[in-house]
Amino acid sequence: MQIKKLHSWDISVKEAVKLQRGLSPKVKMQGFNKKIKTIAGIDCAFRADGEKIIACVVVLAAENFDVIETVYAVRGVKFPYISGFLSFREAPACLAAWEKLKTRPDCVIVDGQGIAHPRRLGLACHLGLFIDIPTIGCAKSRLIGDFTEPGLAKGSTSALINKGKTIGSVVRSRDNVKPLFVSVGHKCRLSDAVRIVLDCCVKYRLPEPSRIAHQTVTKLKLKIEY
DNA sequence: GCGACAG
DNA sequence: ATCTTGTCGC
Repeated sequence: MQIKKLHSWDISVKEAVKLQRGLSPKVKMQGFNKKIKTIAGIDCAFRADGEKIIACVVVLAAENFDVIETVYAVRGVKFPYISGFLSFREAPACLAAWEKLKTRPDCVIVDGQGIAHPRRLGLACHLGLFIDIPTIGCAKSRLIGDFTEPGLAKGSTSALINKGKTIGSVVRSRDNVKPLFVSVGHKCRLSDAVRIVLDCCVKYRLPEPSRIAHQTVTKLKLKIEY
């Protein structure tokens, strides 16, 4: 798939902050028109020495979660892990894999935050702006925001609040499991994001696209010639 | 200064 | 993210 090259990834942390502030206003919030037929998942893994990162994109049929397409890309790690700057570490590899994709999914579930970020530009938002397709941030833990523990039954939710605003939703994806932190990425609205994530959580805590992507990238990490 | 901190 | 077996609980 085609991607928009909004800027270089070879930058400093200080420049990254400026980019996040400049890109944040470009994130759009909107609902879906037609029914979702295909959903993609993206995840990354690192080589044991931490020098290489491998990103994988899987496209699933929303109806039965069958895998329609799988692509991946390997890149050298050129940015350290710093809370709040995850996209500058993982996005380059994710986009490289995305460019190999032939199928254009209706939306993408990203392993990380969307607007539930200090400068409202988490990995899901950043990737969304580049691929220009609806993205959903679905993180396994919290970055920022206050919330009350949601009910223990699947489907229970509670608002994730920051500076008086709802920036996401804390979602119980299965009975008695740690909740997921869902937030809007790009070209999506929170209510739709939560519904889509819950619809994809059929048997496990993580939604199928994310789970399959993680499972696939973990296997690739072992069987690849670096 | 102290504590928090996606993957 | 990554290093890692068995084990407790629904």
